[in-house]
Formats: sequence, structure tokens, C-alpha cells
Amino acid sequence: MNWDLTSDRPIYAQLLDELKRRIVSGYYQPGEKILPVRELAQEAKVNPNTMQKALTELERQALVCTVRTTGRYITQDAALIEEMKKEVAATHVKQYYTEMKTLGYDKQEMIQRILDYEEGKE
Amino acid sequence: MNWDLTSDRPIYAQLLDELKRRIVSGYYQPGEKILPVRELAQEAKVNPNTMQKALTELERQALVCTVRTTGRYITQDAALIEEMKKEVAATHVKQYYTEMKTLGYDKQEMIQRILDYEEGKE
DNA sequence: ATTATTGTATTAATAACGTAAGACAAGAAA
DNA sequence: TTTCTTGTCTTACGTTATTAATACAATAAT
Repeated sequence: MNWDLTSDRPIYAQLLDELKRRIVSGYYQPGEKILPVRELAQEAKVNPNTMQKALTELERQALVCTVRTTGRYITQDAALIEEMKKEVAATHVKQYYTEMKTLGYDKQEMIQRILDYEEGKE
Repeated sequence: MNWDLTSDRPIYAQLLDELKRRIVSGYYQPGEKILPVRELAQEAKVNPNTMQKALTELERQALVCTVRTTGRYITQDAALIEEMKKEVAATHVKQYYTEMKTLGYDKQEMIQRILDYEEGKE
């Protein structure tokens, strides 16, 4: 699994997004123990403090919980995960729709573009 | 027309995107003279230097050209604008497709979401 | 009891971003 | 010619993001 920190947004924000993506996509399972901060940081090639910042925010959103000295675990609240997944998806839909609309495309064209899209072919 | 600088990306990058959006969407017409840097900056409520940075990059991409002491103009190269528009659209399509695919949705669901989407209703 | 592991906090240094204020250059306008 | 407008450049300052290097706290493992 790749971290891909290539956007011009703050790194901790990108880490947060990637972590959330892994949770709502099911790559991390509910209740699963995740790697220690230091190892996650090493994996993503960032400073532990930066990874920590992302994890702190993720915990604030209740998507992970921390057991002091034992480690961190993905929440077992499947409903919360599902809710978050819908929220993330809705964000992408809105963004796609809005941007394309601004460019002057209608729904039919937005859909056609997706039908025509082929992975890897760029 | 609104500038909406609310993302966590660098401001000059958001300005660049908005300017490009205005060009490829036709809000700015080919050959049209645009406002002086200082006024654009005032309009967007940013420092002139920041707006300047965005415009410099926009010029590097040949989407505007500068006539010293006279002002800046949108390029008259309609083909270039069209090309850029396609590029921007393609970026959005790819992003939407990739993110949704990661979440586990297939094309049919990606499309359904768009059909179900209603502007303003959030 | 001691050691190792894990999360957390602190301090410092650096770089990028953004703002502020103003100076400069060159052509347009009067 | 003089003044105004426009783009460009410079210097300074403050904030935030990021890294770096440690130190501390708590508990699991030995």
C-alpha cells in the first residue's frame, strides 16, 4: 500500500485522508490493530510528529482509538465507518459535479466521460 | 464572481486554478483585458504579491500575455484554451473515478450518484 | 524488578507561505 | 514634458508546516 504524498496540501492532511481512505474502503478492518506511529511514519517517509498529528485528528473523529502503551486500533463501530464512507463519497460527487458544471458540462456529459474513462490509459 | 479561497492548499495555487477556470469556462473571453494585479488582488482579498505569483505562472502556461504598462490579456489562442479545458476536465474525471474506485464503487454506482445529485440540496 | 514497547510532549531549527510597504521601469495619457 | 498607470522587484516580518532530537509516561513482556 502506497502513501503518495504528492499534492500541495499539508502532509498531515494528506496522511489523514489516506488513513481515512484505508478505513472506509475496508483496507483496515474494524477493530484491527494498526502499526505504531513510528513505523507508520517510517513507512510514509515522514516525521513521527507529522504522522502523530494525523492520528490525533483521526482519533478526534473517533475512527481510531488508543490504548496507552498497547497501540492503536481501528474503531469497531461499523456504522460510523459506513457513515464516514458515505460522507467521503458525497464529497467527491459534489466536487466532480460542481467542477464539471463550471466548465459547462451537463450531467449527460459528466457520465459519458466516466463511461469513456479507461484505467491506466493516459 | 467569487474567489472562494477556503482549501488548505497554498493561496497562489488556488488563485491559479480559479483564473484557469475562468478562462477555460469562457468567463474570461479570448483576448479580453483583465484587471490590473492590484485590483485583482483587492478583489480576492489577497496581497498583490500573491496574485502576481499566480499570474506569473499563468503566463508561463501562455494562458495570458502581458503588455508592459498596458495590462494583461487573455490569450487569443482558442485552441490552447480548448486544450487546457480538456486537460482540466480529464483531471477531474480521473480524480473522481480513482477515488470512488478506491472506495469500492463501480462505474454504474459512480454514475448513479451523479444522477441522484441535486444542486444545493445538502 | 527490569526491559522493551508504545503513545505523548517539548524544544529547536529550517523552509515555505503570505503579508506589508515601498521602490523601480516603461509606456500611456494629459 | 509631466503625470499616471501598470507590471515587476526587493526587503522585512510573522505564521505555519515539517523535521529533528529527545525526554517522559505507562504498561506489557521478560
